[in-house]
Amino acid sequence: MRSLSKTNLADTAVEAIRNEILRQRWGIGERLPNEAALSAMLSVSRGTVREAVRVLVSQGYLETRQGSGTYVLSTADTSRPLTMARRAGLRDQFEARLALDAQAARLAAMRQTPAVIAGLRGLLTERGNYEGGDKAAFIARDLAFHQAVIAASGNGVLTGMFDFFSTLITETIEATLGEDLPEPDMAAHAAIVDAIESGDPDAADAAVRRFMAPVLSALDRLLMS
Amino acid sequence: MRSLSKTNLADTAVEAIRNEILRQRWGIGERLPNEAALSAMLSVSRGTVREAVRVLVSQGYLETRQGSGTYVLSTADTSRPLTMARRAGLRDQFEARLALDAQAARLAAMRQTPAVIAGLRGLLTERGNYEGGDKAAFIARDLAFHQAVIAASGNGVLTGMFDFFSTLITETIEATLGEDLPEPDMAAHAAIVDAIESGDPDAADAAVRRFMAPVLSALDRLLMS
DNA sequence: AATCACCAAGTCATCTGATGACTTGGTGAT
DNA sequence: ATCACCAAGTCATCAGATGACTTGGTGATT
Repeated sequence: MRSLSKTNLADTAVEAIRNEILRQRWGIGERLPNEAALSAMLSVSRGTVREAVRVLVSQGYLETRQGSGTYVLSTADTSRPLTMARRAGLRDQFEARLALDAQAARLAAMRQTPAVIAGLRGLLTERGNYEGGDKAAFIARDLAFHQAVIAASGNGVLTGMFDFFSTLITETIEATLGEDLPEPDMAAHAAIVDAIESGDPDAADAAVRRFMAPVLSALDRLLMS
Repeated sequence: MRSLSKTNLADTAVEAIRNEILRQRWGIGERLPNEAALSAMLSVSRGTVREAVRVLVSQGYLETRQGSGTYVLSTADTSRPLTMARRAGLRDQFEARLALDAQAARLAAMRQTPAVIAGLRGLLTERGNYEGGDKAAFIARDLAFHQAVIAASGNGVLTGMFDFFSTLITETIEATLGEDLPEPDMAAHAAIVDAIESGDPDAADAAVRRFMAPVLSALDRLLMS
């Protein structure tokens, strides 16, 4: 229930300045009018301008140099994709995570070494099956295994994104569902490791998708009801 | 040349508050101390606190409700994946983008409609082949086609992340290479559309990977030398 | 007893004015 | 030609004040 008209002055200022940047009113490297001028142009106080500028700095559009001015750094949007991901639905988030997961498994298969495989099997044994007890600890062990699979891809980008999405998905599930998605069993987990060990990227990809398929259909059933 | 000590008060405040959030000092949905209290805790003025809070709001961590307080929305770290992606190598960036591309093609195949397919073919015709002339315009047309493919997945998360990676990759290429990666021809592009039209997710996935394979090996050759 | 209108306290939103710190460009002496 | 110095411009930060909005309680009404 997010009413779009419900906007505060500073956010309006952010949008106004962002639009001018995207419109190339000031080219890359150029200097913006000073805070007092922006304040007059937007009819808001200087404090509000500062809040808006700081947001745009944090998003990579601008750079401020004390004593000199505020400069356009880039017209490309950097941090919005992930903040948009937050507002997206659980289905979309899962699909994105699956994309990262499958690709990571492919790379892991191509780059697998006996040591890494042994490490994965160790984590899997440690994880065990959930048989009552500390649920949080079990989830942590499960996550550790999955993170190790991604890390086996040797790709830092995938690793970082996966961390982001796993936290995000966990939070979304807690906020919307009552936490009752099926947890794949030991065999499904082991199948992923086996596929990676085989060195066949297609097999590893397929194993991950088979792993996630029941979770996704359970999610669809939940979202239907 | 970014010296780490060169930091202003507001950024320091952002980091301090972010750390407390990640440390779970306040759980999700909980209310932060009010602005005056934060100001006292951090020994900065209230204006500085407001700037810091607004940055965290724009990054999705917090939510402010006028008259009520400031609340924790999520603890998922958005800044880390982005900075990691920035620092990563071109190979890693391409692999991440390939993951998104392949998954988007899968979804597009599952959800394809005649209208969407017709739209894709239209964009492809419009794109044409590069035969001299305005290179930037050609790149824009090419990008429009690829974005439409991703958009056909109907997944906003994939769309947003794809935009992020395509700008990131462009920037990295301009900064490191002299821009000479091969551009797949018309037939390779059309193959993706055909596969999506067929409605077969595996075929669509494979088509994208075949599309990207020559680019990746060219990249490897360049990085070797 | 339940419901509703109203009120007061708490909190964020915004404005205003002032001072400090830093960059830049020019000035003048060497 | 070079260097030290200075002044203007600009962002960084602070402090105080007022307005707008949410929340929870109070009391009258039904």
